[in-house]
Amino acid sequence: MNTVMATPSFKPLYEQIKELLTQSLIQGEWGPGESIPSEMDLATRYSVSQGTVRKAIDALAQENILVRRQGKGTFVATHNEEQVKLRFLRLASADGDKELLENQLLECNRIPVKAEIGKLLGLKSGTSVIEIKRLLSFNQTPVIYDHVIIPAAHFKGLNANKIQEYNGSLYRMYETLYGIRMIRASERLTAISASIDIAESLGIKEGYPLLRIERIAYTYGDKPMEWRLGLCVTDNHHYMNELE
Amino acid sequence: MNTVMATPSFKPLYEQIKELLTQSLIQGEWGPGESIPSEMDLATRYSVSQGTVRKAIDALAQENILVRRQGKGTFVATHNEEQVKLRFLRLASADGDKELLENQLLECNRIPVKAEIGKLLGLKSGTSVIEIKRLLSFNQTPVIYDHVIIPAAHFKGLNANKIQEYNGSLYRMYETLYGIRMIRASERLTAISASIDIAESLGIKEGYPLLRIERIAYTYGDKPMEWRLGLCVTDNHHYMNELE
DNA sequence: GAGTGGTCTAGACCACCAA
DNA sequence: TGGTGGTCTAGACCACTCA
Repeated sequence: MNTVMATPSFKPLYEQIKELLTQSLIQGEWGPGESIPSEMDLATRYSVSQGTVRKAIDALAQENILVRRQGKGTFVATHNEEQVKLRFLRLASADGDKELLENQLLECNRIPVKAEIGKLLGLKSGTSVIEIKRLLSFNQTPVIYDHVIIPAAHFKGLNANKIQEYNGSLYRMYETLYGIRMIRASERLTAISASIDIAESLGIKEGYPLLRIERIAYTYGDKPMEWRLGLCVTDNHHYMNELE
Repeated sequence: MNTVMATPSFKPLYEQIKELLTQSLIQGEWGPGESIPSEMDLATRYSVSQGTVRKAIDALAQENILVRRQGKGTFVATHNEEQVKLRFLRLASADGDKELLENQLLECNRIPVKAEIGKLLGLKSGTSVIEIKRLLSFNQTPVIYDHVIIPAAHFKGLNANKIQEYNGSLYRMYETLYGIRMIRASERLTAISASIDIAESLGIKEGYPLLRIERIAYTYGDKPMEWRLGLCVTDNHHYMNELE
C-alpha cells in the first residue's frame, strides 16, 4: 500500500500529498470557497491512510490555504468572509474601535513595469502591469496612500469600475474575478517623511512622519503576484504585530 | 485507560496534557535548554498514548516553547542559541548583510512604575520597576534607542554590570540569570519625529522620521513581563514581517 | 441517520544520535 | 546497539451538520 519508495522523491508521504493538493489548487480543481473531497476520499485517491491525508491537510490549514469545518468538510480558504476580508491589513485603530473603511480610487493605469519592481515580481523589463493608486480612509479621515502594481497578463480587463465594485478589498476582487488567491505576503517597514504631493493627498503637512509599508504578496506555489506600497498616517492607527 | 470523563475539564486530552506540561515549565521542573522526558515516559506518566503526548508537544513546539531533536529528545527552548538569540529583533539590514551588533548602556534605574505602563504589565501603581535605556548600533552606527521596563520583584539584583555581560540580548540574560523565558511578544508600530534628545543620541537631526516600536513581551502562561519602546532609524534597516 | 472532521489508541517501522 | 523522535497505518469512538 505504501508507495514511498515507488516515487522518485524521498520526502515524507504527507508532504507529497500536500504538494499534490497544492497542484490541484493551482490548477483550479477546487476554487476559493469550494469544498475539497473528504479525507477518506482523498486517502483512497492517493492510496494512503486517512491519517496521512489529515496531516497534509493540517499543514495547509495551518497556512490558511484550507479551512476545516467539523461536520461539513474542508474548504479552500477565501478572502470573501468578514473575518478574513482584511487578513493582511495590520493597521488598527489605536483605541481598538471598529471603523468604517472607505476606498477612494485615484488612478488605474496600464504601464510598462519599472526595473526594480519587475525584478521583485519576476517579470521581464518592460512587461505590462496595472498600476493602482488609491486612498483609504477610516471614519472619513485619510489614513493610507496605497500604490499597487500587478502583472496585466493575469488581470485582463481590469479597470476602475471593477475596483470600485469591490470597495476596498483588492484581494477579494483578485480571487473572485481572476481566481488568483494570495496566500501570504512579506512586508518591510520604514519611517519616512511625507513628500509634498503625498502630504496633500493625506491632508497632512509636508515632512510629516509616515509609516512606509512595502509588501510583496504571493499566490499558490509562492509565486509573487502583487507589489504594494502603503504610506500610513499613524496618529490614530497602529501597525499591530504578534511575534511568536 | 482514557480519563477524559474523570477530569472536571472537557477539553481534548492533548490540550490537558499541554497545560500540564506548561505548568511543569512554569514551576521550573525543566529549565531552559534542558531536555524533558521522552514521549513514552510522558505517555506513561499521564496514562495516555504516545500519540496524544506527541500532539501536545507538537503544539508547544509550534509555539517555540519546546524544541524537538530527532534521535536526542525534546528540549525546553532557549534564547541561548545563535539562530534564535535575536528571535524578536525584526530589524534587518536593507541589503541583507550581516552586521556587528553593539550595545551601549545609557541608564539603568530602579523607579516606581508609571500608571500606563503598570497597567500594561499588570502591576499596581507605584510598583518598583527597573528601567533600562540603551543604544543599539549596527557596524558602529547607532540605529535603535531602546527603553525597557521590567518589574523589579522578578529581577532582584539586576544591575548595569549584568546587562553588559550579556551584551545585547536581554532575553538571554532574563533566562539565564532569572529563569524567565519570553515566549511571545506583541508590538505596535508607528512613525514619529525624533525629539531633540533622542535625535542627539542617535546622531540624527531633530524631527527626523523614526520607526517607533512598542512591545509587550510575555512569559509562560501569557504573563506580561516586559515593556519596551524602540526608536529606530530606518535609513539602512527595515522592519521585516511575514504575513501568513 | 449518514457523512464529515476531531480525538485517541496501539503497534509497526524508519532515521538519527550517542555510547 | 538501544533510545529518541518521525512517519504511517488501521480502527475505534465522539461531535457536529444537514437532510
